[in-house]
Amino acid sequence: MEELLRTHDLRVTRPRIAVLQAVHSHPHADTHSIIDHVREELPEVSHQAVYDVLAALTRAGLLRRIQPRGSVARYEARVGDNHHHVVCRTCGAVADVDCAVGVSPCLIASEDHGYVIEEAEVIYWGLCPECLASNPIPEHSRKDARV
Amino acid sequence: MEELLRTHDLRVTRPRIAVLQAVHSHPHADTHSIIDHVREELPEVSHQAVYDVLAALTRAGLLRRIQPRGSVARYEARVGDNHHHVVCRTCGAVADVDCAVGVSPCLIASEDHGYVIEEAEVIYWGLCPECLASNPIPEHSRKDARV
DNA sequence: GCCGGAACTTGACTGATTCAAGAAAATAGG
DNA sequence: CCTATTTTCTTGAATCAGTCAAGTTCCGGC
Repeated sequence: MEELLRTHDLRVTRPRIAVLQAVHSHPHADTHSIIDHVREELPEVSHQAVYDVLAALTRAGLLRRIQPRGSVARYEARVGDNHHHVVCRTCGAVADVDCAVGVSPCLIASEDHGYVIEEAEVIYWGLCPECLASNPIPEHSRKDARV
Repeated sequence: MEELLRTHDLRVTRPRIAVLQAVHSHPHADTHSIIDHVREELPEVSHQAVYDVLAALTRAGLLRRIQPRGSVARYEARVGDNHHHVVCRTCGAVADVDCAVGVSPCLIASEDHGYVIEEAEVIYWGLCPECLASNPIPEHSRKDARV
């Protein structure tokens, strides 16, 4: 982790190392969980420090911030491969989905309205295997799912 | 608008009509703008009423809620055609992009982890023509854009 | 080892959204 | 048309992720 920070011209501090480790070992964790995990290692870190670190590491390209609608911010350490996500409508679980194309933007917009498009972000919405098993949702009630 | 509400088994009220009109004439408006527009017509509506109405109409499928990361909730009246959005990284402007395929999910995830996928939501990130013209951003500073 | 600036701590604050209780108004039935 | 029933709206407070600001600590170059 230290190496990783140095190669990106970032100062090496305990909070940064702990945050990096937390995100690496808990992909898609939200900020609160990250704070909790970091505190297992470093009980005294302030939430503000974690917010700052997450912002700095995201800016440096070491982390990626994702935020499906209805969810708080989540972070992952898998960056640069332009992958996407599946999100469970019921429990909010997130899983990675590889991008078939690989390079950004991986999709071509049919009509770009003059926008210069750099990236296509894809979120698949559905049900995770657990929720499907525990609660076979009838067709008609799907719209009631939290959005 | 009244007709639209009745056919969806929704009670017809002034706030609902006003909200529907506001969203129809201002696609992609955020909740605050919608409240303002509604109050031009109905000066006394409470913000809570607008929140309730937006939620009810969204649940009924008359409106669609979108929320690109870093943005507050926005609503649009164009529903059911599975279209997507381009968002400007600089000013947050949103424009519609037709879906080339048309039916949900319009993309097939390469590996679904056992998820049942109902919908693919695509957000294209880039620069709108206005921001591009007023601020030709050099390649290296792109990452600093608000995310 | 010392200095300067980046990073962290503390504590207050913001702003979108939600909750809760009661008042008002919309449909169904008479 | 009139009342009952239920939904919707008003009012006002609360929540909670995230941000701001001032001061202290610590990293890394000299």
